[in-house]
Parts: sequence; C-alpha cells; structure tokens
Amino acid sequence: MPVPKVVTRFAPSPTGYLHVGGARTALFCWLLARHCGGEFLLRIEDTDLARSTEQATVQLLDDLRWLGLNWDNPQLVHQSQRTDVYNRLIDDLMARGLAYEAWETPQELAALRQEAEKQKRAFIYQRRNYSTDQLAQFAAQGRKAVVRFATPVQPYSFHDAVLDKDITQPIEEVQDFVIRKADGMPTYHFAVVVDDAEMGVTHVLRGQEHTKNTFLHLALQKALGYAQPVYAHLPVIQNLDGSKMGKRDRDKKVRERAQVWLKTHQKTVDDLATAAALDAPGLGVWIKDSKTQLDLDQQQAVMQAIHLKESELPEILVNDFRRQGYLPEVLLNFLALLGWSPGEDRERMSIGEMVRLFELKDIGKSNAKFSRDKLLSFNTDAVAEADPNRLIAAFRDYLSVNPASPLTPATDAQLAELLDMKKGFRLLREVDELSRFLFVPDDQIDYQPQAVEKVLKKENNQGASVLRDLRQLLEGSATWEAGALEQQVQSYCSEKNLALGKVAQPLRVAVCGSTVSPPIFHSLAFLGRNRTLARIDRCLTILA
RNA sequence: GGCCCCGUCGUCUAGAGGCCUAGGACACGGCCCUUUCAAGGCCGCGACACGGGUUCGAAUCCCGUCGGGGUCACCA
Repeated sequence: MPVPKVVTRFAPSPTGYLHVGGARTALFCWLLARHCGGEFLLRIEDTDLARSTEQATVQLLDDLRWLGLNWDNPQLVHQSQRTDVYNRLIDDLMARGLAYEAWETPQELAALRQEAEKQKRAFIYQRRNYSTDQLAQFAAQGRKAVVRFATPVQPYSFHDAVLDKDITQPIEEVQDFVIRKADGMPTYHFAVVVDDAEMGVTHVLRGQEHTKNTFLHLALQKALGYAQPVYAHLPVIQNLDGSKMGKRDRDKKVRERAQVWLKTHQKTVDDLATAAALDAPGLGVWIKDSKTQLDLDQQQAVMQAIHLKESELPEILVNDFRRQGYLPEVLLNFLALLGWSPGEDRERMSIGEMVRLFELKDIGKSNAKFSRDKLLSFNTDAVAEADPNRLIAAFRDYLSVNPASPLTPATDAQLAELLDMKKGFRLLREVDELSRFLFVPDDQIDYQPQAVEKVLKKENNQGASVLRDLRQLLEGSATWEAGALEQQVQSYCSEKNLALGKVAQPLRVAVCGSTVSPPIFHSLAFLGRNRTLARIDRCLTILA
C-alpha cells in the first residue's frame, strides 16, 4: 500500500511583513514536506477584508522567497476569492439544520460577555429563537445576521503530534461559533477547515495559540465529512524578557523613544511631524495610541527625525534581519533550533542537513526565548566560511533593501574587496557602515569631535604633527599598495620610536573621521593616493 | 478568573531509570594576539523549580506546590 503523500501548508494572513514566528512555522511546514518528499502549499488567509492588503501579500511572498521557502502550488489560493465555495457549504449546513442565522449585535454579545465575567464564569453562547416580528424588525433596520455552526455537543479530542498526547475539550465548553460574518465572509475557522480539506493537507503545523481552535475545526470536519489531518502545535517564541514576541515591539520602541525625544527637546508633535515630513494629526494619534501602528516608511521617517538607529530596535520581522545583513540560511538554521533539535548536540546545519534530519517527534514542547546573540554568532561563522561569490550576492541583496547606503554604486570587485578587508565581520551592515567613508566625497568626511580630541589634539597636538610627517611620507611613496604602505609607516614608527597605534590612529581619523575603520592600510589602498592626501590636507586645515 | 499546556546552566538545548561527577552551543569572566572595530586562541563560571512518593537506583515514572505560557472575537 502506498504511503499517503505528506501535504503541509503555510497560511498567513496578509497584514504586513512576515515576522520570525510566522517564518518558523513556515520553515517547519516546509522542512516536513521536503523531508517526506511531500508538498508544501501556500495560501493567503484574507477573509478579514479590513486588515488584509495586497501590499502585505507581496511583502510576504518576497520574504518567503528570500528565505528560500519555495511553495509547490503555482497559483496562490486567496480565500477572499472563494466565498462562493464557502457559501455553498454553509447553505448546505443550514439546510441540514447544522447551522443557523444569529442576530445578536457585537454590542449585545460584548455585554453578555461582560456579564459572564462579572459573575466569574466562562461565557457560553446560547442560541436564541426570534419571533417573526423581531425578524421583520431586524430586516427593517437593515441588520445583518451572522451564521453560527450548531456544534454537536460531545467531547472533542485529538492527538497533538508535538505534545504527543491527546487533548480533550471539556464538554461544557462546546458552543456554537460564527462561521459566516455579517459581511458575508467566512470566519477563519470555516475557511481553514474547508481549504485544508480541499487542498489535501495532511499535516497542520501551527502556533500554540491555535490549540483550542482545533476542537472547533474537528467539529466542522465531522459535519462536512472531511478527514482529520495530523495536528502539531508549535511552542511560542518569546522575547528575552519572556513577553510574547510580536510585530508591534518595534513600533512600541519607536513610540517610546519619540515620546522621550519630545520631552527632552521640548518639542511638539507638530515639530516632529515637520521633521519627519509626516501628517501631524495622524502622528498625534499614533504617539498617544499604542493600538495604532506606523507603516514602515513612516517609521523610518520618525526614526530619522529623532536620530533613532536601526540597530537600537529589536529585529522582529524577517525583513529586519535582511536589512541588518544576516544570511537567510543562518536565520533559518537559528529559527529551526527554536523548538526543534535533531539531538546529538547538532546545531550548525545546512538547509540540506535540516531537511534530512527533520522529524515531527523532535519538536520541543516548551516555549523558547529568542536570543539575538546566538543568531549573531551563527552569522559570524557562516559568513566567515561562505564562498566569496555567495557573499557578494548577499551584499547586493543587502544593498537592495538598504538603498540609502552610499555603497550602492560599488562594483562587485569593490564589494569583494570590502568584504575581504573586513574579514571577521558579523553582519553585512557592519561592512556597510564601516566602509561608507570610502564612498563619501573627500570634503564631506565628518570628523567626530571626541576622535579628533583624543587622537589628534591630545598631548600638544602630537597626532597632528605625526599626520604632517605622514603626509610627506605618503606623498612620496613609490607604490600605493597596502603592504608597502604598512612597511613604510612601520619604519617611520621605529625611526621615531613610536608605537604603531600612535601613528595609525591619527591616520585613521584623518581619513575616515572616526577611530574605527577597516584595517587602515587596506583602506588607504582602496582610496588611492590623491584622495588620501586630500583628506589629510583637509583634516590638517580644520585642525589649524 | 475558567480551561489547556509547559518547567535541565542567564539563553537555546542534549538527555527516553543506572552510560550524568548532567554534555554541547551562545552569552559572561580571565589571559593571549592586536594599528581601531571585529575576528581568533587558551582557561574558567554556570542548571535538573520545590516537596513528597515508586525503585536497589530518578533529571528521567507518579502526586502535590510553586513558577511560566496559551486561550477565552463577526482577528487570524
């Protein structure tokens, strides 16, 4: 007998960029499918018309592609385009007496819930019968009904593949739930069940927040005559402090910092709006209301206005890591380890190894905290071992999502050189930020006051006088090449009895404006003689 | 609060009754290397939540306590 093919699916709702939790779910689904030689399908759950956007779908697909999580269905399933399918099934359930129209308004239901809470008992929806008069009244008011599923009252239970145990719903918790909203769209519960069945999904891997939803899905599957897939609920990914890792964490941080900025700078929201070139009323709402969020462009504008650096924000979205310069396979490797371990102390794995080793039974039961340190270390190692061409391609990709970087016009050969110069780097962002001075016009180098003070002015302008000597030395050097330049400077050092640091640092500050840069002689070689001398001259002029 | 789930170093985890004096990785501390930032080398610190059982023997099995998380929508 042939083993039935494993079919998994990732079914995000298009409300924004993919975040790491979603990425891990997608990864596990993908790994299982690939490990078993099955299929991995993608479906867009856009039944919430108000929150779903086309833009978000595009972003989601882009993130998935970047990660390399390829899906097997050529045409995407959009739930919003399948309402007639759902409606036919819902109408059929109604005809069979398994679903009915319910007329309570959201306000009424909220009141009932509040009442239940006051009485310290769980709210259970009770079906109501309406008189013909009432119904006529509702119709006259234009009130729209929802459809509820008449859940057969019985215990529901399933075997969870992660917990490796049966989970049972207490029978008194069974209640009728909405399957078609007032706007005519199916609810999530109805659409997933129908689509999973129609797409032949055999294994449902999803976040633990869905565990209790499974009972509803079981009831629906039974009524619709569908087979029950294998369920596996994944542990939650948390922040280091134990809070749930959510998309809003960054927005929260930006808001906090914006509020601090307003206070310390004695500014108004209008000032901020002007500085960020944003709409003032909108910004005013955002800054006070933690339920609202800025979109990515607005967020960047505010960050720029208040001088909040990218690196000060927690990375949450897959796109954040991409813009930071992580390699996608590293993110995947790290994410896989959040909740899965192949045993035998194995950690650093290629995608291929993960596919080979992935088993449902090795998924852990307890929540995992997301530690960026370890991810950073993984990236450092991966990037050190990566093929040069792979790295150049990754750098290009990095620049494509960091279009403001002055390195954008660099040639591949130049990128390769920068990468090589800064060997031992951890993130592409480091290479980028540390190399920017090489691509900035000579007369636009910013001299950091503390660097100038410490390295050039201190001890009676010792650094500056060294710099004057070097200017002369470099002007006359026979060859302009890193090794030769270093030798020349070395012999200057022994001649003057100076430590290399006393000489290299003034040079560094003169050329790049700060005390930190890639190895200085390679930097000089990259810059060329003319540009180096021009910078030294300008620095000397500014000092004088 | 009701219901459900979980509980090994700071973090991710290995561990399926004797292989455990509990292993690895990251972080951290010290030393070394060094023209800056990194990277690298060596050494070190560090956990079975607690209390009861079961057993010749428990991190592993059972019960309780405590702690943590999830969920209680016309969002997914």
